[in-house]
Amino acid sequence: MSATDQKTSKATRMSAPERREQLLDATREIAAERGFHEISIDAVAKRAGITRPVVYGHFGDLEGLLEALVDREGERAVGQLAAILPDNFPSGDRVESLLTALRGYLEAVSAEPVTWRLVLMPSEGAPEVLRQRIATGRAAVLSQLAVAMSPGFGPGRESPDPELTARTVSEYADALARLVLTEPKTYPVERLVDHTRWLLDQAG
Amino acid sequence: MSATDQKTSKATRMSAPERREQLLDATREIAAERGFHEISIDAVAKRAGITRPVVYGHFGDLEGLLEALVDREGERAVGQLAAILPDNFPSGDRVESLLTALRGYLEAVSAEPVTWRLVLMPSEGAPEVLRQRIATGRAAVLSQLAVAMSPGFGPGRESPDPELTARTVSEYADALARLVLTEPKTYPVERLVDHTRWLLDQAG
DNA sequence: GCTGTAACTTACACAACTGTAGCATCGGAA
DNA sequence: TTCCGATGCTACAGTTGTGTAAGTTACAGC
Repeated sequence: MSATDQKTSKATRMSAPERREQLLDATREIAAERGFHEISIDAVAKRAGITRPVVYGHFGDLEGLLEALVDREGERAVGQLAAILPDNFPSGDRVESLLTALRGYLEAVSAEPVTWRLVLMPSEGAPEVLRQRIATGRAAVLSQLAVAMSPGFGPGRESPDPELTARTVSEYADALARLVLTEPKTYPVERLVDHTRWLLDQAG
Repeated sequence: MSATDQKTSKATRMSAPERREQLLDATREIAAERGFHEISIDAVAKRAGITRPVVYGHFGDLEGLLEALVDREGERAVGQLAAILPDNFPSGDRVESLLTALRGYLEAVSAEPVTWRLVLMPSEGAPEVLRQRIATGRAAVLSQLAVAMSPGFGPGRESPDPELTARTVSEYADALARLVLTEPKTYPVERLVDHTRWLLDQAG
């Protein structure tokens, strides 16, 4: 057992839903601390302080476990995004609307780093299920962004390639989000927002 | 043996340097096709059509193998970059200099996708050695970029946060490079360069 | 043609993880 | 109080990968 394994001292008996949540928490923690490729039925069971058959009972196999995790975390992430993004664009000052959306995004990431790490830094160890879900979510955001971006920098200054513009903007936001995840001290949200404001001012 | 394993029909005897190169090639192919986390002494040996002790003889263990791979590929990548980036900035038109550097980068990535995939999409399965090397290389590029970017968009329009600007530019270039890797048909180099030119024109 | 060395193989011991079968026990409801 | 179903455990068999020791084979140089 490695030093990072934590284990409740006594195997407390739980109801099925409780145990399920606890196991998903344990799985998420392992993914956050050591990466997806370190998730195993064995590691999850040890971390939760129970034995493997319990995990098999709840999720069938590793794929089932990962799928359940992706479901739960995906729902959380999408929920946060939905509360932030919709219809922030049309109202009032264009630049400030964009910045507000960006700030909302970065603050969501900052508030739930573990959840968002799964989305923003899934990498190769991740299950196929996660990749697909992320791809779907990203496509939705992109199509929305493409519409929002279509006015470009004003009349006569529309982007000649709106699709790529949307993609670029999305990548930019994700890059900032990754900075929030990896170096929050160096790059607090306000610093990133301020810099983006300057960037937009240069073009506006 | 999985369907993707290829194996030379007869175990041809090779000189040590030849075998070494062949094993590194096999390792690189596995990383490219299935990801770093799928690399194992066993898989490499099978792919090369020989037995495991041969691999152990050359590289000691998995870490040694990965280190050797990172050495070889890293050297290739750095070599390509060095031939492209240095002192492209000061000469002539600012925007065109930047675009030339970007085009060089994207074409290098396009020409050696497997090598660059290791650098641009290393993700979590990757060995610590790779991460460190990438971090070092990136820091070098960043410091160079920070200097090059310091004039910003001209007198009186310097970036208030040059470090973050450099970082942003670097992330932008890497994002485009990833597009070249993942969707080369949709995003040919010229399309990306053209869009960047438009972006810079908006600000310039 | 011999021979010695480098290249390669077979074979074994070991470790981590998967998945399942059967048994033990807790705790709420009759 | 008793019972029974849900909860959890022990134990076992199988798989895949690691790492090494000892033996075999090809072939370059004499």
